[in-house]
Amino acid sequence: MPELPEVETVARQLAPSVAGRRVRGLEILDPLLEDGRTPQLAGRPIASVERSGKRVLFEFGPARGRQVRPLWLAVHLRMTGRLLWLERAAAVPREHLRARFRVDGGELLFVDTRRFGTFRWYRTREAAAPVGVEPLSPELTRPRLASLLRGSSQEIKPWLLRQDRLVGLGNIYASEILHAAGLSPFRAAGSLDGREIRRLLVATRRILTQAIRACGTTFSDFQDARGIEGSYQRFLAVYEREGQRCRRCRARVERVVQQQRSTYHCPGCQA
DNA sequence: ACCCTCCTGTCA
DNA sequence: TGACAGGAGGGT
Repeated sequence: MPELPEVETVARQLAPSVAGRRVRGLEILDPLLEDGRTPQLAGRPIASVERSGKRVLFEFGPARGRQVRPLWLAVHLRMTGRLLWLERAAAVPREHLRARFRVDGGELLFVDTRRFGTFRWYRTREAAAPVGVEPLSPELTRPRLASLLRGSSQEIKPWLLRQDRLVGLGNIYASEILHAAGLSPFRAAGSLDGREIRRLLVATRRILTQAIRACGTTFSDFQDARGIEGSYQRFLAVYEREGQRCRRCRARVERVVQQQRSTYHCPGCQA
């Protein structure tokens, strides 16, 4: 569940369940998750859970008595990572379990089939902040987007996947946003005019907002312990719709490969 | 700015 | 067997 709407969904579902609970311990079962500075967590409360870019950001408060500084953990789910909150007594799925937080009243599990997920620890929120701009923040104005795009000869679809410009977009929503904006994925990012940039901005906000409302996109039929399952797949206009007719202009949706990743677009209405 | 790679699983 | 999968860091 890896793009902005899916990560937002995870953070929103997790926060009320775990915020305020005290951590008893952390077991890292997959050495790939060690970033060399895995700290002692025992006794620290989970102060907050939020989304930052495509990562779930956990804030751990100070433990009673000892450490006074808070601690931040950014969990990147990458392709197949999941964070599962299980109340005590729930059956624990062992398959692909990569890390386990023992928490008062339950367990927070990190499950990740492909093992691409990452943990990164930070001492401050600022250090944990991503470089790119949050697409739904008021910071992303049209002039700001224009300045991000300016001078880039990169094709707009791969440009949207860069996390050092905008954060949170991935392969599904990049294609969906360009379709909603009526923009060809092959356009050079820096070649968009003012009206096109406006369309891109409006489409970005609209698609992401709708996808968050739908709790994201879920392809697998996997049901996790909290029943998090998105429904945005119902609204996909081009992604994984190769050969089907465009809902807007009836042309057939095409799949092409850009930088070794699939791009779906409608050659009829994406100029 | 682009290609490869990391890892595991599923599907044709 | 090979292509592909919601991602991105490292190397050229």
